Amino acid sequence: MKYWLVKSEPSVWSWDDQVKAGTTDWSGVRNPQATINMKTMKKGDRAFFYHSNEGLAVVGICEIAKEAYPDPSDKAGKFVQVDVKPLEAFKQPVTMAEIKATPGLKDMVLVKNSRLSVQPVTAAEWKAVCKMGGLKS
DNA sequence: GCCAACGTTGGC
DNA sequence: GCCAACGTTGGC
Repeated sequence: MKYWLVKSEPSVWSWDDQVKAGTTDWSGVRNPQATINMKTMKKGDRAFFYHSNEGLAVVGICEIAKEAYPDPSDKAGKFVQVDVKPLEAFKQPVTMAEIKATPGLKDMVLVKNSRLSVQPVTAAEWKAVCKMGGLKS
């Protein structure tokens, strides 16, 4: 199983929205590298749900419910989307500041390339962040 | 609100 | 196909 991190601005689409909506498509990604990452995702992979701009924290865990397929909002047909299903909310959000202050998490893509909206997360990073968020993993 | 980092666009 | 200019993202 692989681990990922997806980003959303809570003013546009928040974790609460995701929980209320249940399984939804993760559409609108228009970045080549993020697209490659989504194409690599397998059903059953896990992804952190991160709030950018406001909150600046990992707030919950999603499961990839459906592997990459064409994003209907992309007329050119170049970009893809996956389906995500909310699994579990963190007991406490893990903020960017905490991640930066934690040895071993400083190399997370979130820190290194904060603009990438769909990122890989290593197993070690996954475990550490889950623990900080109050979840077993 | 500012600005650094990154992507994209378009003239050549 | 290069690269300067511009636009966007997102942390601070």
